[in-house]
Amino acid sequence: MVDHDDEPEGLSVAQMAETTGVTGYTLRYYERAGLISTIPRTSGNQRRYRATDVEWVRFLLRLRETGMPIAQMRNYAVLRTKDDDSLRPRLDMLTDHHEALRRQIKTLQAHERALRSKIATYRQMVADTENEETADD
Amino acid sequence: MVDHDDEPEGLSVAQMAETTGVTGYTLRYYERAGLISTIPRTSGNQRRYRATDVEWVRFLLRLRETGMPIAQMRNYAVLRTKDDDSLRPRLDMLTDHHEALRRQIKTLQAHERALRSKIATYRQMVADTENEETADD
DNA sequence: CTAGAACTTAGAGCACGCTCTAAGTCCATC
DNA sequence: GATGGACTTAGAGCGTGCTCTAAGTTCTAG
Repeated sequence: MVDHDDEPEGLSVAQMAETTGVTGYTLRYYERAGLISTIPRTSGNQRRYRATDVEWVRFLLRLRETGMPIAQMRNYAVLRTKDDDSLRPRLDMLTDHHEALRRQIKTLQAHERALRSKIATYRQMVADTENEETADD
Repeated sequence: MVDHDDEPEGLSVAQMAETTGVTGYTLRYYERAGLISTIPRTSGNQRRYRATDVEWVRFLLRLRETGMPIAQMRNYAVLRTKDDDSLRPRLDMLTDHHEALRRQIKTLQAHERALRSKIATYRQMVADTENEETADD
């Protein structure tokens, strides 16, 4: 019986990978790259990810999926470690990224319309071709 | 006066780069990669891009900007060279890509909402912090 | 107490999409 | 007809973001 043993609780790398959908390689790479910091370790030096770490990685993945490069994510991550008076610059970064994301979506929507119209043209061409072929019967 | 000289008309690489917004390096790379084929050449072996080539490159850029990898663009480009009976597979590729694009936009829109809400939270936190500081006066 | 699966690190390797270099040719202008 | 800028090719190099390897340590189950 132990009053409290000092082993941190949380997810192992493999469990964290499973939970977040990235590989263990990537999780360790993100840590080396400065995107993730100070994951608690067991007495045997193994990582134990907490709930807050899961949330942070999920946020990183959101940034990644919206096209933010690693270097910029690191800037944000570094600000986060300086806590409170970095709120403003963090907000500014988020706002900038949000604006970029809105533009990105607008561009994709324009591409989607163009593609849709091209597909309509193609469908017509395919239909015409098939009609010609059947017309010979 | 010449009845017709056989020099093809059109844009040089530099002019094509200017027109499409990619570098000359990239245009030649796309040709090597099989995305662009049979650009007419002058008697001195220099490329002359026609209006249809401009259109094709613009379409390639649309595919690129919507996340299609080079290998897949090449597949499409190869089909195009086989002309008419490749209409169906080309239509299928376009349809698949269109569906992928729609999903991509949906995902980004979800990220946009999440980011917008996070920003709102941040704005509140920044406002609160600034109030505290001013409250001491 | 031991076998083997999972973990650790630093660093090498890889896939992608360009981007540039080198060495030589072409073309417009004086 | 010479000079300089744009062109040609094949192939090397680069930035990004992982992905894997090697060699060693830790954890878990029997």
